[in-house]
Amino acid sequence: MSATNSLSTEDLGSTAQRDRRKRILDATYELASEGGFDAVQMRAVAEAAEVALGTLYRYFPSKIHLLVSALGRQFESAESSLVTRPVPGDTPAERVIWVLKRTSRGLQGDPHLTEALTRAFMFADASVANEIHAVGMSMTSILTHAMDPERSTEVTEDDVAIARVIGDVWLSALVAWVTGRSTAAETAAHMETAVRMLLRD
Amino acid sequence: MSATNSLSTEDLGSTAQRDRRKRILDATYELASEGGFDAVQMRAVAEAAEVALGTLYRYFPSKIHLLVSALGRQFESAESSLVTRPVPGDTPAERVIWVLKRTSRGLQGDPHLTEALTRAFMFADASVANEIHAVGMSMTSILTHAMDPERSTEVTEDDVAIARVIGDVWLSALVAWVTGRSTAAETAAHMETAVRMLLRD
DNA sequence: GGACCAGGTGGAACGTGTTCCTATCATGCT
DNA sequence: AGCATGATAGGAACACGTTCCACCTGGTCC
Repeated sequence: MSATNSLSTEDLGSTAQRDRRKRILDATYELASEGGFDAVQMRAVAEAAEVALGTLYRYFPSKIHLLVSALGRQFESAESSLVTRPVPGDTPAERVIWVLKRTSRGLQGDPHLTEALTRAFMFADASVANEIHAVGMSMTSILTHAMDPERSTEVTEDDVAIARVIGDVWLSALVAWVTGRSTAAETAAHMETAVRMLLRD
Repeated sequence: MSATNSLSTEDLGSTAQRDRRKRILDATYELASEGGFDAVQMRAVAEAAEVALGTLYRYFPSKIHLLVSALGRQFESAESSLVTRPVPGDTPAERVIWVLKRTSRGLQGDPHLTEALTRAFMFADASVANEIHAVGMSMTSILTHAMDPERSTEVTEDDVAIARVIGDVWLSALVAWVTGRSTAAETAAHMETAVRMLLRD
């Protein structure tokens, strides 16, 4: 295990360690939610999680790893709540739009958190590839599920390609929204247009 | 003019000032090209451009403004060279793909520079909206021109929407490539797929 | 020529991410 | 129990973006 990776839950032997990891991610979440990216200061996280700064860095080798890991945890819970439930809508396009809107509404409800996590995601480099990949898989899985909730057929390459493009648009829109370059409404409209272009019924 | 904006060429009265601005952007370019985002250190830029640190900050209020402005200059020159020349390809999709490939090849030829500029673009917040908007316009203009070089008809809303989606995919691909999460070939293939889905002949 | 002043210089200082070091603590082995 | 070993605490130190300040310069107006 190289030093450029975050410690995952499986790597952690003792209960105390798993607990520390959780405390750290909770503190990150809390701080991000209150004040966004800038408020997630490593010293503050360490203090709030009641661990030493060195320990924090032992668990997460950088602020970016920390935030992306927190993002990953978010996505996993979003994924499980979206994939297990029926998605309303008669066509793939409508279902995907529904999922995106629902997700966006969730994100817009906590702008600081969203800003922090999106920034981290965009700033991540190759050393965060594992964490990023996990997020990408969640995203694709959420979208392909929305496209065909019954999964009557196998997921095709085309489905994945479409999901990826939608994911790209979604990310760009998120970045534009987070950085104050477009409003929530513009973002929503743009995504809807994109989805309809990609998923003509 | 608020302090949160970069000084543009028009704001600069004297030749000496325009010259300083140019020296700064040249130095930025040079450093970015050699060592990427991290190598563009404000002290280093100031020294290379032979201006004081305070002066640098007077011209560009932050490292991000500086890099995004440098990116803007790049895009303008790309735009003028791509828009004035005939674009090969028989269909919109082929022409767009040609333009994207050409541009990508240019970017891949200078990975550090690309990394620096992409990072900056992704990290920019609302205070950089002007600079970002300029880049977005260049991008859209390049793509709509490739879609219909003769411009027999007006640019429609649909054209712009498609161009924006392609721009989004392009940006995401660029981020993935720059951060080492995908190879140049994967990036190219993904963009080609996206363009063909969006611009079915 | 002299006074004025916007813009420039040089550099100190501050905040925050990151690294590093030493002492302390917990846990398993003999 | 005594000990070895790895993890944690606590905190100093460093790097770089950013801010600030005291002073200087080169035009402009009288």
